[in-house]
Amino acid sequence: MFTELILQSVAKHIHLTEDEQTYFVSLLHPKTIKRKQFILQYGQVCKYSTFVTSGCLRGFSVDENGFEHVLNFGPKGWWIADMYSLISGKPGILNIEAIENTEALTLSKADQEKLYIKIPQFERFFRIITENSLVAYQQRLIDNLSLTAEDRFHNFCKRYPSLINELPKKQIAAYIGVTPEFFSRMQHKLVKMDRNAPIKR
Amino acid sequence: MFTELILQSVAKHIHLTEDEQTYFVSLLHPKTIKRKQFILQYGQVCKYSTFVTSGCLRGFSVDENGFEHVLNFGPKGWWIADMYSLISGKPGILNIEAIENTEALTLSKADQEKLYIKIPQFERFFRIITENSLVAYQQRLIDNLSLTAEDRFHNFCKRYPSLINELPKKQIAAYIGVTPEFFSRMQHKLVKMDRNAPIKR
DNA sequence: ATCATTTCTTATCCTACATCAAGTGTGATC
DNA sequence: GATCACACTTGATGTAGGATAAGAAATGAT
Repeated sequence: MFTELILQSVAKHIHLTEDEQTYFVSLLHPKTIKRKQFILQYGQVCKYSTFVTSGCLRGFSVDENGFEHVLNFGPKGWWIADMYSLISGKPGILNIEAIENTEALTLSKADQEKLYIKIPQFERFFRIITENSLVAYQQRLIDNLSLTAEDRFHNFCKRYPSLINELPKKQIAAYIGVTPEFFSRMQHKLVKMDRNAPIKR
Repeated sequence: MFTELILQSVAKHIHLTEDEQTYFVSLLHPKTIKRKQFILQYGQVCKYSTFVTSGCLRGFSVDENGFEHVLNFGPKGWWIADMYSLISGKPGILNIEAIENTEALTLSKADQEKLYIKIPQFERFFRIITENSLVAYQQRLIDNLSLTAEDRFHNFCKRYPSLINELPKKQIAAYIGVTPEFFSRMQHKLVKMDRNAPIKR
């Protein structure tokens, strides 16, 4: 069943009755997103959170010079949204796009508020999710402030081992924070040093 | 009264009865922190959140080369903690130090859990606080990926106008993500360009 | 007041990364 | 199966910001 994964993920943090589960599921809307399709674009108001059940999304911003910077990937089992826009109700700056064909469940902001009222435990659930996410961003910020591109790449490999061979390299570069050109050179160097290089292809 | 500020801040997001307020306040412990004193150091487990009622704290990490990187400042009215350590219960990597003599209220993790049970609305309160914090880190990450040091400094000036003339410049540099030397050069340049330079002294 | 410590500045040289430019695959589309 | 669009590579050159060093100014301790 397509809600199995999300119920499992919820069950890790809070315990729901059958009825509560049914109510929760009733608020979710399945969504099919084709590769390269956007579910959110710069300037739009983000009206829902998205839980990925298969495939992968990416959230990124585009700077003044047209360069993309990847904020997060949303592989299977992850939530993704433009949090700034979602909580403020103002137009956001993020784009969210499918990297591959993706199946997801969406939960609108309005329904999320209803959920908080009807099943207050969800306040806890989303608090915990948000806390974990916060810690990840803090760590990434520290990494960006203190590590070289090479070390950041190693961290990326550790943190998202499943993504390394799925993702176009330029997306990894945009996550690490280097140009595709430099990323290419860096890999060349790593391959020379170590024949068990992380990326094949 | 020294709990006035924190109750105001709570009241912005949830509504408490008199009794609830009393219970909440009973869990808070006043703490006086002298300038340069640490309330948390690398390798320790963070056991409480700290709400600053006056003065200012800073959270920073120290990298392999001994350089400090400021993750956040905790001026009056802000919460600060090593979230990673606090939620995982594992030794953390952050240091938290008073930049000036500071008065604060602490809430232990154990008491925070009690609070969640006794007044579930606090799940909501901390969810919202955490969400806002998450958005700030996201934005800062984007800034670090897409802006020059100069632009990041401008953002810092906008976001923390009150801190600019309070803080040692090297701390601002460690927040922006540049060396004190480069920060100094940058300012020199800005002063030349604009006689209304943000920092005096 | 004086000495010590730390912060801030300035100058010179250096490097990790960007930019620009010109390629080579490789898969989609007609 | 030719063309187009992209992802990726490689090389030459440029630059934002780092490293090192050394002095000036501010702060703090005695």
